[in-house]
Amino acid sequence: MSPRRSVAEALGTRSAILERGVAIASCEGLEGLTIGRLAADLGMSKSGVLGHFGSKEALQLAVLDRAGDVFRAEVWERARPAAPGLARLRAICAAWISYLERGVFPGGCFFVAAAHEFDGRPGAVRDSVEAGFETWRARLEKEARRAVDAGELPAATDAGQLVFELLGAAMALNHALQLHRDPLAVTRARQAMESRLGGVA
Amino acid sequence: MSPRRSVAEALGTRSAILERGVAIASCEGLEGLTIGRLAADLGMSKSGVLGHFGSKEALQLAVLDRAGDVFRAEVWERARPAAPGLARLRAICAAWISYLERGVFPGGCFFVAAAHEFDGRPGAVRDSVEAGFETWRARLEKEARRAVDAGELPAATDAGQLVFELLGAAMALNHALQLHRDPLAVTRARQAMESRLGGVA
DNA sequence: GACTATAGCAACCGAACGTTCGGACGCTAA
DNA sequence: TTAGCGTCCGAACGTTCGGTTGCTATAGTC
Repeated sequence: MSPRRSVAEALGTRSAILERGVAIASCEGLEGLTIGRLAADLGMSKSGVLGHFGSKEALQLAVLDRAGDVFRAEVWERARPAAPGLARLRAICAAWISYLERGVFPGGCFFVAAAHEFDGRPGAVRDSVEAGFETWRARLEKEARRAVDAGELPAATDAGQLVFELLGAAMALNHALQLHRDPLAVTRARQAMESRLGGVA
Repeated sequence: MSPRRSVAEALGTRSAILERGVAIASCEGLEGLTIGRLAADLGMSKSGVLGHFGSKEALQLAVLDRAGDVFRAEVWERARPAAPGLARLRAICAAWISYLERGVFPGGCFFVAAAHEFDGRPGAVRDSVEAGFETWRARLEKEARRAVDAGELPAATDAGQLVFELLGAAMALNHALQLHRDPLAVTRARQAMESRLGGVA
């Protein structure tokens, strides 16, 4: 009944919390995401927010999950219509760059930030971040191997090495956009990826 | 006189604070670097620590400065004896990889971590991190241009693009070492850099 | 209409945070 | 001897943190 419920009624309270949580955490980090801030932003009490998750760590994991959904939809799902192999690999890179360029997460790539924040702190959050990255890496490598097997990339191509370099380009792009606000880096990243995916002459 | 002064007497208290501060911040982040924690580690009082800097932000800037000294000594100074141009660029890359591989900072590259922590928060710390990165980038680019001018790299080489890709490789290495503890990444990074610096055939 | 489960709020807890303050100590110069 | 200075301590400040407790209001079920 109360008018402040509009967001909750449309999305569900839990979903609204996660949505806002992702936005905050992408700027302030998963540790900088505080329950009080979240509650204030949503016009709720702290216990009202925490009641949906039980603990801050559970909230962080849920936010991480939600961010994973966003990344998957923005990068992976956009590229899925492309044919497996090189075409899809190219589509992934294009969607990846676009995802960073558009600033889908206001604070840059959520997972790179989370990785740097938690790589030195053992725990469930760290494990989840690492697993997410490994899944993404494996997905890319599988697609790269398909391209090699199909003869779309030189037979001597090391798929793991290729993915390593693509990840490097993406991270350098994220860094340049977030720290230096340098839009030129988009071209640089595109060129770096394209020269790796040039395919057979 | 008092026995607990041994560290302070050898290095100076301020220097001891910064040394410990760099170690803590490299793992916990510059915001996670707490005055209380620092004081406890050094067997000092919080006010005794803070008295040397005045505020937490000033402490963070001093720690950042100190970390810059370390990076400069570990990477730049090690490569300086090499001849300007391609030789020095190669020496820089080797020292850079070694710096990451040896874990000079226990939490990985201090500046990459600081960049991700502060890129969304305006302030003196962010400005300092950005300036540090820009100095490093410019230094690399200057060396790359020298190599091109000397004919050690193809004349068509885009120095800015080259540096972008070197930075990407270093960031991917840092990420792989810290999040995945994957020592294989050292070879990957070396290969990525080397294939960029192969020089003229 | 009574019963139960859920969602949310207000108030509160102990701990840790950055910061401030008055003062104690050891040194050096007058 | 005295004055002053830099260094550091201990105590306290107000704030914010994650989390707990007891309550109310609503919705759904019998």
